[in-house]
Amino acid sequence: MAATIRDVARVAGVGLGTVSRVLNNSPLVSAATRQRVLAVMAELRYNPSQIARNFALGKTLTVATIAPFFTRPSVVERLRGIEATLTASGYHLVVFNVEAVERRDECLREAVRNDRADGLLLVSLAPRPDEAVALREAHLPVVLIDTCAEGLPGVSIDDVAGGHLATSHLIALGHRRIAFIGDPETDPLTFNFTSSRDRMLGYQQALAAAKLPLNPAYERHGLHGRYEARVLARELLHLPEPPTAIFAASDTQAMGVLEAARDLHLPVPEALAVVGFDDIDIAEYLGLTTVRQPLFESGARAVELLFLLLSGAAPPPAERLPVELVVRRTSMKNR
Amino acid sequence: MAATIRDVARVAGVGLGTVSRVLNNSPLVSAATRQRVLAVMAELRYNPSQIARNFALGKTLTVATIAPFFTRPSVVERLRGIEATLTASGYHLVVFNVEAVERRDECLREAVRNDRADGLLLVSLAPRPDEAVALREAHLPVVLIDTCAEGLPGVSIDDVAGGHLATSHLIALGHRRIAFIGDPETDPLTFNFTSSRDRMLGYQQALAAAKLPLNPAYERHGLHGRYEARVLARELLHLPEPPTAIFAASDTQAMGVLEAARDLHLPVPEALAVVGFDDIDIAEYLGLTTVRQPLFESGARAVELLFLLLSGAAPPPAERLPVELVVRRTSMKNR
DNA sequence: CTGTTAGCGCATTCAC
DNA sequence: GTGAATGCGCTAACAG
Repeated sequence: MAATIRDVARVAGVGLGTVSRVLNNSPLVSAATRQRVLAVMAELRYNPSQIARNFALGKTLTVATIAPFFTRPSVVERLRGIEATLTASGYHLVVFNVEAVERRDECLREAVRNDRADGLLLVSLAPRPDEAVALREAHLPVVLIDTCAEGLPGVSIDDVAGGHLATSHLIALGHRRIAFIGDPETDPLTFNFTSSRDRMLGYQQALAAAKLPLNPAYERHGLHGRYEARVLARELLHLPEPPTAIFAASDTQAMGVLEAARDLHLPVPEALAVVGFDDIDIAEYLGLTTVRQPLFESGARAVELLFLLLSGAAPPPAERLPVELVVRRTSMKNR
Repeated sequence: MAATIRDVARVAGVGLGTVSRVLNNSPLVSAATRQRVLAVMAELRYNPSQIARNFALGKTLTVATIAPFFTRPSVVERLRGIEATLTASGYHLVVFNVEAVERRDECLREAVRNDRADGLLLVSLAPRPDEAVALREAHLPVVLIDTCAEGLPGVSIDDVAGGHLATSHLIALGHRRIAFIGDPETDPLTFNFTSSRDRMLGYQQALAAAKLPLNPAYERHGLHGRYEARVLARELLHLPEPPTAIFAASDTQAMGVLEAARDLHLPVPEALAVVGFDDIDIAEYLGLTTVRQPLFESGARAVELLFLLLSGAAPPPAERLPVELVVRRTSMKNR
């Protein structure tokens, strides 16, 4: 059916190897024969079989990405960065969306068992120690995004600093009763994924630095989602001494807080200041003050690190991207 | 390094074919030998080379998806449906995000040229006639999502009916000056992608059915985006006789309309009713009345159709999923 | 039931 | 520079 390298060789009256060399732009071909081969290729409408090529090379020119919750806007933005950088280099991106623990484990197992990808990108999700050794043994290069793990290259941010930034901003505005809403302390899905915890750490450190008391009742944890955060925020706002400001570990959760404020007819920022994290697309629309992190860039940079690994380089150290406070309406000065 | 099927055969003292049969769960193997082979496979920590398997089979167990604008929430939701259905069948999903025309063309060309995917899914993006024949010649099965094209299977919705639904709702609320904001009439990126146009058609039909005049000044088109829609909406609201209701061809654009209303201090829905389209995640948060379409299901169903094609079935006819009006705050009765 | 054989399409040695 | 030979790891068709 489709023409093969052999057909081209026969018609062009040259050897197999020569056609292969032309394909790979080898300099070991005279201009004349190259032209002839090229002409025959065009004539026969030959196109090389990628899958045979992969087989012979032992490479797939594909990298797999495992990410929890496609739908999370921050993850999507990272994927955008990954896709753009990958396809710019002729690589393909295969994606796995894990929304349950079983899938998480299965995807990781599959990734090491299979050789269908040359490298692996893990978004907001760290391998367990046993998974890490499996990865190493399978010689499957991995780069982490938005997480850290002993000895594995990755690109993340300083979540502690980010939490500190957000909280000191609220303190500077005169708030003294500042609450925190974040993810559950442990989550089997995103093993060792400490973003939320670190942001809380930054929150606590900022309070301590300002000699403000740490009120455990002001620290709430729930599944990452608007609805869950809304419930938690409502609880906070019903406290005998409710917070005047809430720092949420993500913009999604901050949206839940805004909903709660609306439920209780609390004007924002007058009665309640709100700060989120990530600066997802919608944050600007909502006028949400937030801590911006370079999402697209994190994906792009991770791919670059992976390419380094694929080229045989030693595992580069983990990198940190900068964060930045973006002040908007939900935390305007008002007191 | 890694054990191959040959090693297993040697150690187990059987032939190559037998090992292969065990791998493929062929019934033509005695229980005894199967056990033995299985044991040796475990002992040698053998795992089959997918890439060699693909090569021998001439299949990749991979389907490619080309979609414009990952970041569009409706597209992401469709991708979720695609991914879930695909990986449930052991297929891999490789994604291409096209945000520019050149990339669009290149991706499609690459898809037919390469044999790196067994099938192709096109989201919100129809092949041009020449591309369609190239697809056919390459024997690359395609399923369209959110679009239609002559003779190609696809899953979409009745956009005209959706536009009609939204507009009649506004008419029933007593509105008589109803404007429309949609995508540009032609877009090289999403060739033949008529969603927005069809929704406008439904809008026009609903107006005509109610004997309401069609005011060309009330029909605006701009690039699909919040900001662009915001500008258009502002123009509309500055008209000598501004509309009292705006139907936007997507929720994203409806958000722009809401922003414009906020800019002009127009209370919604009292001074301006707004209806969107898609019912993306954020719509509920915004209290946005919208036309819901089954986004996740559209992806899932498209994959099912593609599987049909891959199994050698004749191209199934295009399918339409139902739409449904979801009334929320932005179009509450108020007059 | 099982072992053997012949490719799948290409890259990569080698000789010439 | 170029052609011929070998093998990547597996499936499938064949003979036993």
